[in-house]
Amino acid sequence: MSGDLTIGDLGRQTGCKVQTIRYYEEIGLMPKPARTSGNQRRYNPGHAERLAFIRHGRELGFSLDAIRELLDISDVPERSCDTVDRIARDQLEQVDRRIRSLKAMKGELERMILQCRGDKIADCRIIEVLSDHSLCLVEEHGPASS
Amino acid sequence: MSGDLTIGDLGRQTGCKVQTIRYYEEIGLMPKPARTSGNQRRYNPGHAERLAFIRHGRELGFSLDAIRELLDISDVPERSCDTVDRIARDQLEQVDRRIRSLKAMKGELERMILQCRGDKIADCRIIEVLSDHSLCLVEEHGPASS
DNA sequence: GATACGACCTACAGTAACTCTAGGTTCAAG
DNA sequence: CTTGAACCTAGAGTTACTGTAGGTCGTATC
Repeated sequence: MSGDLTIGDLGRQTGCKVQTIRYYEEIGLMPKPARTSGNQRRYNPGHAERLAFIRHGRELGFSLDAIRELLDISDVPERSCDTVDRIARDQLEQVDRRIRSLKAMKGELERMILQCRGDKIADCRIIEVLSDHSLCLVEEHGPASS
Repeated sequence: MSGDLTIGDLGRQTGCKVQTIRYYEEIGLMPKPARTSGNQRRYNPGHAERLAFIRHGRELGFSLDAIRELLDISDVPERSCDTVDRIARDQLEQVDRRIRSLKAMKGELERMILQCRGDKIADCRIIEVLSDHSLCLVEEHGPASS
């Protein structure tokens, strides 16, 4: 076929490393593609779409397990949308939490850089800020938080 | 001494799992503490401070390597503050990038949830949104991005 | 002093999600 | 037909932990 892609082509198209594609195949996230007589993988646009889905999901912070769930659902499209909704909501909650944490981090880092104006560590409060929790704006310091 | 802490005490104080403390010792991030005659670890407030520093750094998104660098610097306080400043600036940049990505993610997830109002996948655009990059707001889809 | 029992000990395997290496084969251009 | 990039497999390495198994210690209670 004219539309056949090598694994390298697929990688370039999706911004995914070749080894990662083989890894996804190994763990059953990508289907086994056709092979040439010389045993090289040949992909079609369907594979590219699926891989784009996976990479996109990863960039959105979904775990491979969540992505697998989503792919399973989309392979059986007659099922309820509830699962998808639940996964998206779970993810949204996590994303929100991460944003809040990162904003606090950002504030601290900016404060550190501002305070790090002296030439010696003795004048620099970055270490102090990092060890002293009371000076810190980051919440969620409880035990066993992710 | 009266101020001695067991590894469990230290863990509770810093919100860090006991195994994680032992792991930090193993990789040389935490110094080997004193032991009782029965071979149990006993920590002092200095250890608690150092561990707080490490945990706090981790929560701020620093890698263990970056934290190790910071600790090394703070162990030799007469050195220039430039290194600390550089690390903090690097980190700030990364944090900023993560925040931007996460905000885009959040927007997409919210859009997904809104659009996921039908009962069947056929009516739900979440899969479509996830596979189609052009519908997406997340930037940084280039190859080899972290 | 004996006995529980939770907290501690070591050593090692397992986790996620890749990433890299070695050593060999294939494909396509010149 | 040769060359060299891209492909192949198998397996080890990475980060930052987390969990398990099998045994020991410390202390509160009887």
